This record gives sequence, structure tokens and C-alpha cells, in this order.
Amino acid sequence: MSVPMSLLAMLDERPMYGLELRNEFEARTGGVWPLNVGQVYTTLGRLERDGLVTLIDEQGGNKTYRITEAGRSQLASWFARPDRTPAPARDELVLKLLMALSRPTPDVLAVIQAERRVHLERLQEFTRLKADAAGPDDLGWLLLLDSLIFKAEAGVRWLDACEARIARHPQSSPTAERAPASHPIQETTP
Amino acid sequence: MSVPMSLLAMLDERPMYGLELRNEFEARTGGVWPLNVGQVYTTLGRLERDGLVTLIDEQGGNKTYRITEAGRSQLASWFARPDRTPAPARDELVLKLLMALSRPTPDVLAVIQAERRVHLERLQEFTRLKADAAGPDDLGWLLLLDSLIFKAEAGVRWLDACEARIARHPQSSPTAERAPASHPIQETTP
DNA sequence: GGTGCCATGTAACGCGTTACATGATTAT
DNA sequence: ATAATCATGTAACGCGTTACATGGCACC
Repeated sequence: MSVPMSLLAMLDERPMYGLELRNEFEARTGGVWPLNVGQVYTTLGRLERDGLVTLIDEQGGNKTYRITEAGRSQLASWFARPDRTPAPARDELVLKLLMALSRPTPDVLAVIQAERRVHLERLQEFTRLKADAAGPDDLGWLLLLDSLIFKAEAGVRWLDACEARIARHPQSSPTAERAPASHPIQETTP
Repeated sequence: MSVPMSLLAMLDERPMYGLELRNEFEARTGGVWPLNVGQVYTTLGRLERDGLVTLIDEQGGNKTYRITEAGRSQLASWFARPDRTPAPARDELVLKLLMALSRPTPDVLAVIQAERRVHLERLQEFTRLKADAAGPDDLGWLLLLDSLIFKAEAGVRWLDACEARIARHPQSSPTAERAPASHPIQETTP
């Protein structure tokens, strides 16, 4: 959902064509989040099909699109409504650790160490990038770097917490004997 | 990639059938990450096609699967190799904020406020759940809650940082006179 | 006349979600 | 007998990625 709405947002500033949208997108994210052009075209196709965008073939060659009223409305609700998905997105690292928990003892700790190493490397890289970003001339780039740094930090702290918890845990192996695990969140059967 | 590997990990503990895998998965994640059964079947199909899993139709009815040697190898490399994708995953909230940056002034701040409200709500909910989780009888559940909490905290702190940066940014026209509103985060050291 | 870039696509696949369909077993 | 639950699937769609194909145009 991020890409379609981002395209819509950029088209709300001025009409653009496919490759232009791709370039703008990558420019705004400092190249951290590359976007395949192919996806831009298929996405534009869906947006046009849904009437959120309309083609204005000004000056041959470039197929320029303009946002529609319906598109502006969709965009507005994207900005207004925070992501209220019932559950936070599945996290591969967390799943890996949960799955490693029920295995012979050294596995979890090895996973933690390996992952922490990578997170620390990333943290260093992002911090360096932030230092290189001299003046506040590019606000978006700084915000993006902040986000990457905060996330990497949170990841490292979580891995540390995991290690600590596991260390002072009685014993970590028993899987099969677990109670059916009814936790307050549940409600998967509507 | 998370789901296939998680299924493989659970099958490495003992053979299971489709619905059993779904239930185990949801039990281990405390129901926070519901998993559609349909996806389990299609994923098992791909795993079997790729030779990572094999069907052992013990005792009719339930189609029980067992992991293969190739599967164990794949699984081992999943555990061993941290997620080294060149770029961290695209983040919808960050994109939304970057896109909001290039709009008439009140928009970005409104987005920040709305998103922070939701993050704080989640933070409270997770903290409550953690308090309710009495003894360390379910280590995985506690680790999962830690992760959710750390992430929510990081999100709130990032939103605060964004507000601060935007406030003291030159070309941020002063339509909205809101103080940076520092929101102290309760330290939930595990 | 190549070489390279701009610009637009298409195809195939994996993952994920929602919804619907079909039997079999169990409970009331 | 009916209803609920278990268990297995399928269909359609969106999003995302990788890879390949096609034309035009500029540069040397």
C-alpha cells in the first residue's frame, strides 16, 4: 500500500510520468528504498483503473498522469488515518528468534549474536551517513536516517533484552508440554 | 519468507499437519500474528514441491508432513544467516511522513500527532499485557511483547524527533504554533 | 553504425489476504 | 437430524521482486 499512495502523493504535487515518479521516489528516500520502474507502471495501471489517476498524454512520448478528485480523496484519508491494522506487521527476526527458542540450547544465542552484529553494523553506517549529512538542507533525508537509526537501536536493545531474559530463565527447551496458550489478544475465529 | 521458514522450523521439531501448524504458529505468537490456514496449505505445497518437506499420510484424514534433509539444511541457513537485504524494508509510516513533508504546512504535524496517538495507545496496551504476563512461564510471549514495546517506543521517539526537527527547520512556515511536545517514555527495562 | 540512456512495458513468480467450497467427525 | 467444529483445499486479487523486451534519441 505504501507505493501506490506515495505515487498518488507525488502526483498531487504535479503531473508526472512513470520514470519521473520512480526517480522522485528514490530521490526523496535518498536511494535507501529503490523502486523498480516496472512496479510503477503496473501500479499506475491499477490507479488509473480505479479512477484515482488519469492519463494526460501531453507532448508525445512521455505518458503523463494527473491525480483525480477521487485520488485526492483517497490520499487525504491515507494521511488522516494512521495505520490501524489490528496486529503490527509480522517481523521476521522476532519469528526467527521465537522459533529458535524451542531448539537445542546454543541455537538461540547464536542467532542473537549474529543478528546483533548486523544491526550494529547498520547502526554505525547510518550514524556515519547522518554525520555526513551536513546542514539541514534536506529535512526528509535526516528524518529517514533518524528512523533507520532508531530502529536499529531498538533492535539491538531488544536482542540484548532477549539474551538477558534467556540467561536468567530456568531452562528453555520444553516445547511440547506448553499449555494451549490463551493470551488476551486472540480472537481469530469470528 | 517468514512463514515458510517458520513452518519448516516447527516441522523440524515433529511432523505435523496443516491446521496443527497454523495453531502452533498462533500459539507461539500469542495470537498477535494470525495466520490464515489457506496460506499454510499453499505454502506446504511449495515446500513439498521444492523437496524441503515430504508427506507421510499416517493415519488417514490428517495429511502429516515431515521435514527433509534439504529442509533441515535450508532451515539451518535461515538461522545462521541474518537478514542481509541491502536495504531495510520500506516503512509505510516513514514514507507517509516524507510525502507529507512537501505539502502545505499543517499536514505533516497532523500526521505526526495522529500517528503518535496510535503508537502511544499500542504502547500502553502492550505494557499492560506484559504486566498481566505474570511469571516467566512463557518466555517466547515475553520476548514478543518486549519487541512490540521497543518498536512502539522507537516509533514514538522518532515522531517526537521529527516534530522537533521540523519545528527548528528554516523553511517550515509557522502556521501551526505547536510546541515540540516532548513525550517522555516510560522506561520498561525487562 | 554502434553505445548508451531514456521510457514504457510484460511475464513469471513468491508472499500475503480474503473469501468461499467441500467432506468428515463430533456434540446436542 | 442439525449444528458446530475439524481439516483440506481453491480462487481471485494486491503488492513486490527480478528479469527480459521494445523503441526512441543522443553522442561520438
